[in-house]
Amino acid sequence: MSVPAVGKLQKQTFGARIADELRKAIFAGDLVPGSALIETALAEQFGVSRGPLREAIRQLIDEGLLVQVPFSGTRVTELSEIAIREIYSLRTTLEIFAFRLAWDRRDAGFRAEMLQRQQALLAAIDTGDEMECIRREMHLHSLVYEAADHQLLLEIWGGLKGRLQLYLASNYLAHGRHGPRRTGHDSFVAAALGDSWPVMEAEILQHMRLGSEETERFLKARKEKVDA
Amino acid sequence: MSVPAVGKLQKQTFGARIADELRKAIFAGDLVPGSALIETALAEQFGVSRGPLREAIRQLIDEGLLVQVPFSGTRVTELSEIAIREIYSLRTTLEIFAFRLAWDRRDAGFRAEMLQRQQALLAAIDTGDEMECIRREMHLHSLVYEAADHQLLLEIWGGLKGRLQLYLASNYLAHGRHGPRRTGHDSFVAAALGDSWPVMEAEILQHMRLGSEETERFLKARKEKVDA
DNA sequence: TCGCGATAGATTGTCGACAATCAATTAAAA
DNA sequence: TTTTAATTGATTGTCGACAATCTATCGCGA
Repeated sequence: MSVPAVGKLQKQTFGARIADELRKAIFAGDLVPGSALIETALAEQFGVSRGPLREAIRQLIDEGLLVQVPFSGTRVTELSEIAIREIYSLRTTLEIFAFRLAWDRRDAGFRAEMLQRQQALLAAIDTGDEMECIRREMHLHSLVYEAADHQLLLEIWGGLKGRLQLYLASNYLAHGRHGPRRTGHDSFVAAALGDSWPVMEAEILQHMRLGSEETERFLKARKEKVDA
Repeated sequence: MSVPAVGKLQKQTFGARIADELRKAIFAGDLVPGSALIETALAEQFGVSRGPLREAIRQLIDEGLLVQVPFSGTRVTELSEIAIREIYSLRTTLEIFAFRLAWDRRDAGFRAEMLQRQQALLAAIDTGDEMECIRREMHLHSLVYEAADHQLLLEIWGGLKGRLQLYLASNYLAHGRHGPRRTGHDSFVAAALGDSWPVMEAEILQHMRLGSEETERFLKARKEKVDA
């Protein structure tokens, strides 16, 4: 993603590449939550057979971006209020766990990388590109998971990140979600680079609570709009 | 699994059924960690085409039971000491989280179910069927995740459980792992049905520490045997 | 004898077509 | 009018064959 990673250029299968394309399409809003994916159409669109496409679909299912019922079809995962709450509650637990692992592992490289990702986020906020903001925000939070040196945790965060990004992106597309507050991430980064663990833990709890509440507000607004 | 679940009898695809068979084969030791799976052979063995079989393989990859490198092949996941440590550390975090969610939700049904699963485990210990013991132990610990009413957590526990079961089963097959200690689970159940949250939290930490240490001992023993 | 490149066999990735299943529509009956 | 059954169209599940790729073996040269 961000690291050059010399050995990165291994032979990639069609399915993996198509999965990337589909993921981008979902995050970009070309595929709105609830819409159905038809294999034949997508296969022709991507210029491949249904085999690789099916594999790509399977991969996105595991990432929680798609849901499938046998013999019926595949759809983009729908938003639900309890799902949001589950994501944020679990993310709170995991992010505290990640910070505990990474806490004594923070070095100059960690601090530099965190500041750089924060700068990238702030730059995106200035341009007003909301989608880029979401990506940068995810990227910023990813750092601690990468620094925790815990493969399994990183893998699970990947799944969570995908779901979260889907929700944030679709919420923005649906009702122009207001982007991440500048000050909110300032305090987060400050705590992450500081020396007080209790402050960091409190910051995570606060950060997650704000995110959860904000998202739930939009979901309720959408619900009322649908009911009306 | 344990609940009758009226609507459970939905049309099942070949891939899903084959995935179940493969999972059983792995847990039973018919497919030892590190061994390669050849698609054509397995497809013929199961009497299906390579399509559904590929889908089954993909599913087990997501569960962490298989690893695949493109154009090279698929193998049963190998054990590694750090992987074990990661599983136990993450499981500790998640199980504490699950208990916190389920703590005030425990009712008569919960207590009855837990006692029943404990009885089933004890019965399995008496028969000496180690594989059954492992399944029963997993089933016992699954209860709190089911009671937490958290879909995402339950899903992630499913993945963790699979990996854990793979490790326990292969360890037993490799060097006759000594089964779960009777007293260990007695104290676990007692704490889970008790009224003291600090006691429960300490019990989880202790339980995980014991399991982790025991497994690592066997891994080190195997390593020394291999080196010799 | 050791290292290196070509070759052969096996295995995976991909494709197009066919069969099974589902959802919506139409028509018939109560 | 409402409910139910049959039908049709579309979509997914499955299959067998072909092409791309890898791994191991063999032969050649140093």
